[in-house]
Amino acid sequence: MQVTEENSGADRRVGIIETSTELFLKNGYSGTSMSKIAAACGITKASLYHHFAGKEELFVACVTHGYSAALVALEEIASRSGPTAEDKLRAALSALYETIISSPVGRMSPLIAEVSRMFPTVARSFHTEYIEPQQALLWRIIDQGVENGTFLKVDERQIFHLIFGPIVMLSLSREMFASFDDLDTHFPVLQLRDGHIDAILGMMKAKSDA
Amino acid sequence: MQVTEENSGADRRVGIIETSTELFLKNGYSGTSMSKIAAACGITKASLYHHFAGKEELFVACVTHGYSAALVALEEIASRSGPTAEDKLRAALSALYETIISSPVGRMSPLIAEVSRMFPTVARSFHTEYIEPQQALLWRIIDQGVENGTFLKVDERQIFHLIFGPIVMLSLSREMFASFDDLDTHFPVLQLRDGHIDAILGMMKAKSDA
DNA sequence: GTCTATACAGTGATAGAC
DNA sequence: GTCTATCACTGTATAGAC
Repeated sequence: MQVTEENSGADRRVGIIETSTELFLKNGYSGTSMSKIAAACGITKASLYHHFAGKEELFVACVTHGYSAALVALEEIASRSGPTAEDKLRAALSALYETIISSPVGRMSPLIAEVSRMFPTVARSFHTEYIEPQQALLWRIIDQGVENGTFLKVDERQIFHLIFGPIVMLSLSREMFASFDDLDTHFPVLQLRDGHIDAILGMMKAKSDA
Repeated sequence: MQVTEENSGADRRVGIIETSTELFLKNGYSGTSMSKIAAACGITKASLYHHFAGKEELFVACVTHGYSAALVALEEIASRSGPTAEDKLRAALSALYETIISSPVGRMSPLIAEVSRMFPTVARSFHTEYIEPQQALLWRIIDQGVENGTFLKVDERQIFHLIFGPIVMLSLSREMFASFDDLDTHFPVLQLRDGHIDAILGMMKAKSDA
């Protein structure tokens, strides 16, 4: 980050969080040492430990830092009063792709998986503070459509399985095969996204034929 | 593994691979040191390095070791001549769930993601030696159904996005939230699997309504 | 709040005797 | 093939001066 302006207190914390988020994304959790983080921030390790009690706490701060933006975006969509339930669901799914593929939180998902195995605390907080609220917001939109008669009645866990699965895998794939030079050929975001959204909506509106 | 019988040469290698696979699954890649592996195998580090040139090579051996069983299972299904394309696809998808959720290879997917970021070589070999053959086999089944007239014509990448997404995410979720005591409530394999398979087949057989 | 200096456990990996 | 012993290094984390 490099200290170029007068930034003190909380600003410094945010700076550290953003810098270390980049490093975590680039080199993984274990691949990112406190020394490297300190160096990238232009301070020493000791100073870094003054701001964060340890590596685990710093990582949690990085993840948490990204929650809010993603959740408020979804919240905003869920609260719109103009559009139909279908349009809102489409917008919500697009937002999920945007979040998981492009934002730091989303791109960190493979990392969060890695760290969650080591620290169950991280797993629990990630689930209750991010996944559950996110699914609750999405469910509000779906449920509204169901009561509307727009959507078929569906099982909650089942539909989330089908919605989040492809999104998460795409994010995971793009991270793990980031070294491929034909990455976008193998994993074209927009194309896969649009097909997925159409499939989901096709399913939710389909007349039962079984 | 502990040496209880006369096992020499290649047997010893396999023993090490199986032991270290367990450790990798339990503690992650960075969380598993060569010392711990050696100790668990009842040998010293130096002996371990006699069998494997390094940690990375050992890990690749673990992953590769699991390929074959999974691929031959799928190969067997694709080559059946009796059942309809639909039944074969159902069997193949069930097998994929079985592989990814229960077998070491599948359960290692979060790990493979972690290691692939660090070693592009691993990413490349995993893709060409496992993912591509697997998708080719699955495509053979689908394509047969399409020529049959059983299935609609679908885009290859698109359908793989919808098929593998939920499976991979389920595997990832179950690993990262393994510490939850209500794991099976949140992520019930059989139920999610059956719903997913029905959804895929419903989609592939659906009359176009768009 | 930041620094210098350091403690100290653990890492992957190797040399050379048996 | 396995051992003992050791390498050079990095990891997280802390003490205490400024």
